[in-house]
Amino acid sequence: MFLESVTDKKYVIQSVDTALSVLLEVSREPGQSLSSLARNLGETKQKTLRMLRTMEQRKFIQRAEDGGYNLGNAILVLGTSASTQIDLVKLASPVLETLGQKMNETVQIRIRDNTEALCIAKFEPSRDLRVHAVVGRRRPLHAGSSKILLAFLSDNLIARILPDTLNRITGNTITNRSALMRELMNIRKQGFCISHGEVSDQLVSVSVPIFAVDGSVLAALNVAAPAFRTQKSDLDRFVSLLTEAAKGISRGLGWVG
Amino acid sequence: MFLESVTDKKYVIQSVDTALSVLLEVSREPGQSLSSLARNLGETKQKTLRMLRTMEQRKFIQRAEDGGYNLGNAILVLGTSASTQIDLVKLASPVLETLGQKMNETVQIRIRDNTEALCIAKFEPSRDLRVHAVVGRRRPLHAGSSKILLAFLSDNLIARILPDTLNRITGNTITNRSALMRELMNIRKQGFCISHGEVSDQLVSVSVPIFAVDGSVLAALNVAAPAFRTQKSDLDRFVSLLTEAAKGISRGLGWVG
DNA sequence: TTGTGATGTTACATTGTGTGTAACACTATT
DNA sequence: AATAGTGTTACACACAATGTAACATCACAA
Repeated sequence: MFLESVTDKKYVIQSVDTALSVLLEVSREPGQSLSSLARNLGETKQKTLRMLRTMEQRKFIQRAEDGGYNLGNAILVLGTSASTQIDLVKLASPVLETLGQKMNETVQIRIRDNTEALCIAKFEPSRDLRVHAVVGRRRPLHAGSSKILLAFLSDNLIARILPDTLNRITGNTITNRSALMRELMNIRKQGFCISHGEVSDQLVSVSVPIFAVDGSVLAALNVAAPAFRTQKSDLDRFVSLLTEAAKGISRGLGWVG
Repeated sequence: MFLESVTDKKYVIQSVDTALSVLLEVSREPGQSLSSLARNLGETKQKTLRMLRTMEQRKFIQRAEDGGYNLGNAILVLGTSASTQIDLVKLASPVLETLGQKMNETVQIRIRDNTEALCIAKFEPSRDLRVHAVVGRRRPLHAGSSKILLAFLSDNLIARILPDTLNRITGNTITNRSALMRELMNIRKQGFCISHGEVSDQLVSVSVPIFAVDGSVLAALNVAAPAFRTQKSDLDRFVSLLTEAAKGISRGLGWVG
């Protein structure tokens, strides 16, 4: 009801909905007490308790020795099951691995989740100094390599997605709306996006689009690395490696380039 | 109410409970239609639909192009979150990896979930012919390397856990109750379990216990390999490698050997 | 000591939400 | 045409989920 589809609100069943909220809150900050959870959720303790009990019995939640609530084994199982069900992750996982080892830097796949970029898969190299990535982390769309997720959308949609003011994250973040639109056009033209310290000062990042069957951009494949050890030649290499890999994934999803 | 704790039934909230069932059913067999899900769950279509809609809106469920229901991105996020929250998995993941690479065979961690063994983490080597492992898969406790999960329990508890008849899976499965009890005592004495084709004809498997703070067996660490390429000397090596690794994990969990 | 303010837990009446029954529109069979 | 599948919607009733309230602990401080 905001952007795109979103199924009918009237079909939402409240208790289930709050149960999901509890699950997400436990995920966000594990080990919380009942009271803490209830407070953070704005729910009563009693309601929260019953949710937790229900899910504890099904192993979706498990308690630590200190009584704190954590996610349970069932979630573990669901999680691995999900990664084999979601076509994108299933297809991309092996690619991500070989790609990451070739570049020896952190690689991520991000999708656009409404007005934010969401990391759904990652690879981190084994070297000591590396960019840290977290599956589930959200980032604004207007900064860094996430811009690639905007670049191929209609101006109309972009306008609705972008917040009124573009938050400055580092000195290099683009906060001017028309400057951003110009940059997006540039990205669309060249087919990739290179960001120099737009999100974190010392990092550079390269991203390329992954296409769906219909030619729309489904996700972004990107590499992030410390600036000091990344030369122009590395960036060029990253661009071509990423582009190749992304094409492979896109084709696997039915895209015909 | 059956074995061990299990929190009070009266605190279970029905709609949430069935929602969780839906989630598990989707996980078990992805891509199902509404009708199919409802049928398998023994619920009405209408009820099932509302559950799905609620969870779809929160991205716990997502639909494929053909309308089939799959697990959604939120589950992906929860899943990776869970694996960093559950101490055992968190501790074991890196160990599993190095261990697996050393042995170049499939390694798993299993816990006892009521009357079954449940795989909660795995490593598969990159060689072509390898044992396939699935996180979330359940196996009977009386066959193969899962026996290690029984070996350290009280006779009393074992008796309650074991089914009335021990199913034969292969020709080597122990189906005689007293023979099994003797074997368990043997395992407890030597501290590891070697299984020759008790679950799959051509496979051998070695398992060792992971101990909790209180000295009880929390989980099993095991390796499975094709029999034809596994010599006696390999088995010996596996035993010592696994034992070392398991000790490391156990210590990490507060156990003092 | 006693008090205050946290916890987690239980009980119970009320209401509103989740539920089942029923009916609808489609499509693909026969 | 007719049947048997889909997925979806509408609605009234019953009961499940909820909020209010009370209780048992515990910790810290007065």
